[in-house]
Amino acid sequence: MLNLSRLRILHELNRSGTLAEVARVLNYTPSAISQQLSQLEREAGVVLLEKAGRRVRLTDQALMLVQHTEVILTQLELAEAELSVAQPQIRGTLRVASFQSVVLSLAPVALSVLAEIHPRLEVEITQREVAPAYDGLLAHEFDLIMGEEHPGVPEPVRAGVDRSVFTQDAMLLALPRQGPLSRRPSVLSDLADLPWALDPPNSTARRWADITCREAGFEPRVRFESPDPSLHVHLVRQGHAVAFLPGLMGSVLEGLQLVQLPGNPHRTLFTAVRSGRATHRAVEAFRQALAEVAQAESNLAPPPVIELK
Amino acid sequence: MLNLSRLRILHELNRSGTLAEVARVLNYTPSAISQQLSQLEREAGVVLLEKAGRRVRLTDQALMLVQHTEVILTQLELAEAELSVAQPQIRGTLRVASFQSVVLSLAPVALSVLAEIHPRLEVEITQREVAPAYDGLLAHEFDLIMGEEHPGVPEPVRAGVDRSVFTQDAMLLALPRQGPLSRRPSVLSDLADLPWALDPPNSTARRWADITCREAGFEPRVRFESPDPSLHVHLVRQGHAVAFLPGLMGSVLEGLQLVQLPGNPHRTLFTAVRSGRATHRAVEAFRQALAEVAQAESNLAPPPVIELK
DNA sequence: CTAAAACGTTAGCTCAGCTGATGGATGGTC
DNA sequence: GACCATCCATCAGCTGAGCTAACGTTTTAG
Repeated sequence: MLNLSRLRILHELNRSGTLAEVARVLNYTPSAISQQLSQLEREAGVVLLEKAGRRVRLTDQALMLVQHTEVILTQLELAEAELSVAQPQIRGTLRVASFQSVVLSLAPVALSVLAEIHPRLEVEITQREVAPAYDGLLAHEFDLIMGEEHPGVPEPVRAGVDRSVFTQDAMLLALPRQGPLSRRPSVLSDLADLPWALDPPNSTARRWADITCREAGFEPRVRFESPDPSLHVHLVRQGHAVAFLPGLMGSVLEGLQLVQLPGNPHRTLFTAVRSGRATHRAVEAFRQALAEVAQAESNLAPPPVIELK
Repeated sequence: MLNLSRLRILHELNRSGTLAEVARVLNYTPSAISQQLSQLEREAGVVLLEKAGRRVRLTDQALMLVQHTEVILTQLELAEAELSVAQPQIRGTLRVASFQSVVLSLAPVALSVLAEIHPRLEVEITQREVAPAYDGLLAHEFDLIMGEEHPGVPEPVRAGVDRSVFTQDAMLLALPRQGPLSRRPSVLSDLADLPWALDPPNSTARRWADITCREAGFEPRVRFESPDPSLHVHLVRQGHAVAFLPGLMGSVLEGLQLVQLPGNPHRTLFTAVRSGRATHRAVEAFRQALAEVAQAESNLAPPPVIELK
């Protein structure tokens, strides 16, 4: 009978591409991975790996095994989810990946709420941007990840993943209160000549920002590029740039001039789990806590004074 | 993540009923089984077993896990079957259970044929009657089992099992050539007063024998009761009884008076595997060899001289 | 009431599978 | 085209998961 933990290694190799990467993700040394795969190959009786330069390529038979392994792992997670329903209290460890703005705002509050209701549930938060978080989710590195989607920039939905939106978060324009960048714009193009703090290219946030400016009739002049929204906040506050910032950052935005964008665009915040886990009580509890906290937070947020046309 | 080998133990416990029996089937000591189940219970976080007298009872959660395990084990066997198609030659070990008459006749010939074509395939034959063979099949003790079905006594088809008929085998009446039991009957009831060698009650062969005699208008007088057809042959040859014997026994029947029964009834011989294994090349090869040997054998068999009405 | 059978626990051993070191092959960089 | 980082394979050696054996307790059959 084939050994499941070896099959899991093969499964992960199919995603990662190199033994070294598999070892990193599964917390082993490359040597252990290599030995386990050799053993699997011996047991299977067919060639599973072929050298391809300094990497390895999975053969058709190996890919077939990966398919079957996928089914088996999902079935195991279904069993675990069903078990969790029968457990007297929610317990265990939930490994979560989140991008920065949520780690800064909602995540810690949600954790406090959860700790109150479910003292036996441990939550571990790792900061990771959306794309690598997805990889980690499929590699079983995380149990749940956070994602964001901006208007006009849809995230592709991946197979075997259960997505659930927990809030809509207003995207605002932030300007300094003082200094040469301080203005009261009436349309967005009033800011066409100002320096911006924006996310790095290829991020969904940046693509949305580019589209938004382009629709207003200008290309933003990028002075600062960083995926870190708290850095953006700092730069705006110091009068070095203007920026798009999510309303969810809440009190961190105090002291900034906040402006509502035309059409009041929102980013969509969602959580994602492997589909087998969707009914796991720990997952359900975390999702609910997050939704509650997001609701409370958006009720608190002071509305921006200025509205753009 | 739940451990598959522990789940397999739980799965087998659901069939066997006692830890001791599981240990016997899986070739462990009861202590090992007990320890593994405790460990599984700890990992699952719910109660899986309850004491019920000196046995144990599976809880609802345990039964749920057994269901999931069933799916996983089938998926693994599907993977193995698919692998076997890619293997350059058929290899490995096929564990087979068969009832006596086939072990005496077809099985050894089929083994020789197989050994010729597939030198790397090892076949292990265990003698076991149909009902316990089915148990062993589901317990993964065997990969393939033989079964028989007599006219009017259908075997219930079990779930998750793939059945395939490999031959129809004529049921004959056997009498001694000499002695007081030697006769030339024209109808079956001519033998109503003779002593019989029959299978034990509750066996499908015996039920068929009872029905057959009853239709001929008499209850057989049972002098010898044994599941062993070669014993029946011996008893007939020595003039101690008459018996129903399968034509497949071939040359072993020489020296007996063989009589064709009215309507020329046949028993159906079939093989059965767990459904995931049905397309495994070793299974296919064995089934084909068996069908070929059965074909050859039935061509060889001398037809009985006398026919009953 | 005794014997047999079943489950549980503990102590101790064994081997599967891990780490770490070494070496050869490959591909990007200057 | 030389250099160096990176990747995979192999080997020696160690460690802990999981096994056996022995013993105790509970339950059922006769």
